[in-house]
Amino acid sequence: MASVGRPRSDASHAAILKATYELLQENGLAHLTLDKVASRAGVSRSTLYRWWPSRGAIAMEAVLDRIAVEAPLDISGASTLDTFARLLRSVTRAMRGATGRIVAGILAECQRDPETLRLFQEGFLIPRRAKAIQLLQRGMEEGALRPNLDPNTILDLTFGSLYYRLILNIPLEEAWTEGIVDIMIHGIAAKGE
Amino acid sequence: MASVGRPRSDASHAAILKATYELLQENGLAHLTLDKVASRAGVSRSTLYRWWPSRGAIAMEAVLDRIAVEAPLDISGASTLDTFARLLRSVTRAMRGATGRIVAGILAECQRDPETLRLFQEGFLIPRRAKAIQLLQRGMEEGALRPNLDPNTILDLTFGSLYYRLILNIPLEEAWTEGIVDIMIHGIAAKGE
Amino acid sequence: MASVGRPRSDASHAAILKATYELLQENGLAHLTLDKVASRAGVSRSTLYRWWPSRGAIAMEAVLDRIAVEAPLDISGASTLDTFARLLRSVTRAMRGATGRIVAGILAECQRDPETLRLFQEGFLIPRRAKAIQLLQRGMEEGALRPNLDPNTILDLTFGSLYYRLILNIPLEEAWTEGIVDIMIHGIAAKGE
Amino acid sequence: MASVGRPRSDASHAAILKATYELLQENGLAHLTLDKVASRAGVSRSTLYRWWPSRGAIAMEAVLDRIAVEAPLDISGASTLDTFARLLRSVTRAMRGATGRIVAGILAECQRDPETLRLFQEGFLIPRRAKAIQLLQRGMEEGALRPNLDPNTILDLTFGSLYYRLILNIPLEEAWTEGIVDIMIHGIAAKGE
DNA sequence: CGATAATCGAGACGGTACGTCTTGTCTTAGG
DNA sequence: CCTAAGACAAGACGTACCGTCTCGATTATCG
Repeated sequence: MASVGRPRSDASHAAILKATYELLQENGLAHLTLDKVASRAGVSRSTLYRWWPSRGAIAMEAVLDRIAVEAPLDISGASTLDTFARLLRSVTRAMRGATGRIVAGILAECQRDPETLRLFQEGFLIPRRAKAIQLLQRGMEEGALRPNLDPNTILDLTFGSLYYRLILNIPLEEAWTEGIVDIMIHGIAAKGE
Repeated sequence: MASVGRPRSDASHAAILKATYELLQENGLAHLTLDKVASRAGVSRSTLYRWWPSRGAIAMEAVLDRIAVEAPLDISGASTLDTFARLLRSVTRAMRGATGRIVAGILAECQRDPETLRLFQEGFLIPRRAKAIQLLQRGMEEGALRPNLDPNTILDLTFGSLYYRLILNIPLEEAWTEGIVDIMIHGIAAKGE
Repeated sequence: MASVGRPRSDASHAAILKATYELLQENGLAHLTLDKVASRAGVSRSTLYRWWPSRGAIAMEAVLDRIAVEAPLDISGASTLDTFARLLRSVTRAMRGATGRIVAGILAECQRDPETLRLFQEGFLIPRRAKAIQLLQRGMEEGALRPNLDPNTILDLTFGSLYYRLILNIPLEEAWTEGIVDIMIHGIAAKGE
Repeated sequence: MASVGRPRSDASHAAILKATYELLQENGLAHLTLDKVASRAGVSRSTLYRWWPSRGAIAMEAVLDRIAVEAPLDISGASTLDTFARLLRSVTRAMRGATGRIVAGILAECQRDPETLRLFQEGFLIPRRAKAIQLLQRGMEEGALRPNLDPNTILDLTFGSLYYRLILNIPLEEAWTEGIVDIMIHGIAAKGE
């Protein structure tokens, strides 16, 4: 695999992602323009269009790895239910503040651009859900969860409620999180527990 | 308070709402432009701006009452849990198809325009949630539901998961709805039930 | 003829033509951009595109009436040949300096945009040639010119040579003009004269 | 003086000139882009920029020798006036069709790029005019032409009118050529002839 | 009945962002 | 040293909407 031609500028690439992330924090994805990204990054607009097909795509790249770090999905732990509760609390905590607003912006962008939706699904939701599903599956096998539950449904409920509040700009208070945990645990735990 | 001057044209008003609703069905709110609304309604753009402050506002007026009719919240019924399940099934059913896409578009618009968010909250979410909360409260008083639950949290979970799938453009299949109902019932029902 | 809608802004219109003319004098049509016209005129770019289909069109409007004033075609006079010579001298004189460079720029633009060519023909060349043809026709009827000459050919020769030097950026010296006049008079005058 | 390094590729050079000429015939110089030349010639753009300073320069090299062949200036002949007339007819004939359009494009390009103007003057106009001037000078010495005429003025008239029609995209009809010849002969021939 | 006043349509206006195109320069790897 | 490949900054293009504005015409109430 011979690499021909002038190589991609790492400096420009990094500057673009940095500028994008800053602008996302300041104004949200809805008010992000490629013009502003380019000028803040000190980069020409054509460089943006060369590497990303859309506003959503560039925002995604600027954001996804940071979110993955800020809101890690740790599924290790003895008790499935405890682990799930811990996971839920940690994600909720991470989504307070700027990160949550950015994610809400991405969800909105998904409505106007199917490509952004695809990128968000493949680059964020699916891999993260896969890990959580693994945890829930284990819980069902161990008997901690009621059998015959669809893990996807469980995740729709928990993360759906989270995103719901993000989109409606309702704070994710501590107490609320505990309420979610409580109901979900009751909803999915095996009878005996 | 005598009203002087030419009165507002009902014909124009109706034509605008009709055109808006059609365009929403065709392209979604994300691609709705006031230009197109005006030209389809046979109305000047200034008339739009005279009566509505934003694209979101006009879409809301064109849509809310229709949705309220299509997805009625009937909280009458003997059993709180059964009524809640029925309610959830009926709303989910209503959100399949064009209506769901329109609602998803409104949620997206809420991200870029706080005014639209306010209108959606006040004109749609709050009154409907009030009815549902009434039902849940009744259930708690009657002992059908576990006490000390926050009805808002229950609604966040159920409707959050619904909107989550709407936004991600995932079909609201019958089986999925039953899964939601099942988990929620387990999650909120009193122990003995 | 009812005029509906907001009327065109005379101030903007005038500012555009003024800015265009200035920029033409400074840089020539080849380096005229609508961006610069708009910003110098304090006008939005959309206003330009609303009224003119191309760079050539706007330049034409900014320039034609001025040129018509600077290089008037006066065909009144007793002797056809004297009048023709006077006319040639006056046009040549007018084409020295900025005006000539502008006309040369228009001729160049005609190569890349047929619409500009059409506008230049209809708005400048044809009406002016019509007047000159009238003079020449009169001369032929009076016997001052050889009969059976095509006036168009005469004009191609005289003005062609003028534009030729404009395009090649060769100064239109006084002596050169007299040479043209001399040859043309010999070329078209009736034998007896 | 040893030449070190990889020698210039003749194949690339030829391919560039060929591609340029084809593109000139197809779209004219006004719409020629170095991108298209490079891609059609199977050559990198940097190769173009290494060897030619501008679009005009490359077009000139691709075109001039072909035109010189197509429109030869044959000044041999007994009668100066007959030779001049023949020369005029042959050049006019050569300028019909694609070649004429290409020349018109070059003239336009001269407006935006002084370097192209210089190249066209030195590589085309001056040498060709030199030959024609030689003919005319001979004619004056032999008494066939009126003395004290500036040969340059004669050429400005004849070729000016030709280029004028090229630029304005007016066909060079046979009859028109004869009209030019007729007037010019009358304009420059010595009295007795 | 006529004055007043708000509405309506039409459409121009200054802006802003878009996505594309071309230019001339540059930076690699390889011949 | 040349070449192909292709990234880069710059900047103009023409289009689409936005929200505001200026009109003439219409349609009501009020003096």
